[in-house]
Amino acid sequence: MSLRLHDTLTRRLQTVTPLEPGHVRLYTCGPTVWNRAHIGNFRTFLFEDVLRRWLERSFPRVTHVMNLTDVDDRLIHNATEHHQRLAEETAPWIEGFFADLDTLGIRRAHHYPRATGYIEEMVTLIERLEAKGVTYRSDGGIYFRIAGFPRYGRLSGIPAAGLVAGRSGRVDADDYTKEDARDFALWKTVGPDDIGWDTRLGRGRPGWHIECSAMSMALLGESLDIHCGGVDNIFPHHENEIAQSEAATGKPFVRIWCHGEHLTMNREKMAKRLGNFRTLPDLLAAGYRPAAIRYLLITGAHYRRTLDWDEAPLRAADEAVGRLTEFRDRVRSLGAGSGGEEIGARAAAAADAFARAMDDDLNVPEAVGHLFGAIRDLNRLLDAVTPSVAVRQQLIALVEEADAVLGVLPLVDRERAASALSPEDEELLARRVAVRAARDFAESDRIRAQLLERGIMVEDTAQGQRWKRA
RNA sequence: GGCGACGUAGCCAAGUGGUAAGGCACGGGUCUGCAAAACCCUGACCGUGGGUUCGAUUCCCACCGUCGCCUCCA
Repeated sequence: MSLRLHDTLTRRLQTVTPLEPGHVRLYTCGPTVWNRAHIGNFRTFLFEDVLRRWLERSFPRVTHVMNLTDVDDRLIHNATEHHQRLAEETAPWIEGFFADLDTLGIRRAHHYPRATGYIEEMVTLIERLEAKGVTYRSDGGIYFRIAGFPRYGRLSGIPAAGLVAGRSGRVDADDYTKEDARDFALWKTVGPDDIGWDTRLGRGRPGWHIECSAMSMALLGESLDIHCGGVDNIFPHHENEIAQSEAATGKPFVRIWCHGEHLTMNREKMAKRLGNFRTLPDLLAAGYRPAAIRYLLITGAHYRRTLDWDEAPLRAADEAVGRLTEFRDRVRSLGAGSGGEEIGARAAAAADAFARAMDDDLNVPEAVGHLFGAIRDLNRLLDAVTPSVAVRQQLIALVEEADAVLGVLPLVDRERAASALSPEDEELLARRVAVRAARDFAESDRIRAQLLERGIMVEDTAQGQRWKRA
């Protein structure tokens, strides 16, 4: 089996074969730290987390880089407004971003380069481009000349003729002087009192696109294996990255481009400007569980399909996580029996099907379909047979392999660990055990209702009473 | 206007040229003192109209509907 991913550039599935055998170099576009990221942003970061996890299962080594854009117009505006330095303006948002990553169980990238830490690399890259003659200077700064890069537009498929400036209504009125509407800024000149850097290019600050080229080259080399982002980055961001990177190096910049579709709300793209967004702290305050949020964002739809954020699917996700958790717990608590080879075979088949779906362009919805189909069968089989320890190990392996990608069980366990019982709860649970021993079911039910009001759900099993958070 | 995507049961959602995975919800059962968990049973002919084909939900065309990108938004 081998992993195939949909490549935006060629519009077909490409087998992942790292440039350096056994070592995948992955670059994913990170957030602009001017605000709290919303869950639409995290849908993309979660898709990338799933990709990262599956790559690590498939290859000996993965190096993952995610940039933090800590300089842009909004940030400069806000910092100026707040009379702060840029670093002071971005610090709380960076902190919030990492907190949210942890809440969602997103594995840390190996490097989180910040644009402001790579000014020298950007300057050097711009100088290389100037030497190649694909730039020009105007009063506003230094621009990349699209006309100097014939392959421009291949990634987005937007024909040059179709690029009508202002069609989207998003061109700034005070845009800098450019020869062609499609040209983009590499370096923007700023005044002596504005936030900026004094460099060989003069006082100024970098354009947006150049940071990703400079930082990915610095950390991953001039050609890298996989570059990801949201679909809204295809044009112009990634198109421009290709142009400036390849114009400078003469080498292919990226082998496979992967883009995650949007999360929508009320069927429209979740966006700060539209006001239809949710942040993780909002959702946690409303009582939603990180595991359910992660599960929905990952499995709710294939990563190249839009997913609409809604309450009902979120509740469904929470239930599905519960089902998976119940199964995991059941398997763990299985005693040592004998035989049950068909159980082991069923589990192995499911693990196999799961892996095949993942290899097929990360088809997570299909993969979990195989997982849950197996869980039903296995629950039934386990009602009749307590299998051998070896078979139990296969069941555990199925859950672990699936959750190595889904990553929800650690979130469930974290929540459990954090929600220790209060002394009052302990007391009620103990009393319930006692009255049940005396077969006083009326009192037992009364205590159960009381506990439920306190958010604790008790259930009686053959092994005795157990509880969980409602 | 240009480029592109999507429209599958109440909701979410995979998928295939030969009569549709999975999750949630609903209803009926088994088990249980009751409940929970688990299991069993029950539901769609895949937006509309054409075409290609022995056969299409899956390929092609048109239409309707929804959405995304078209300069700094994941």
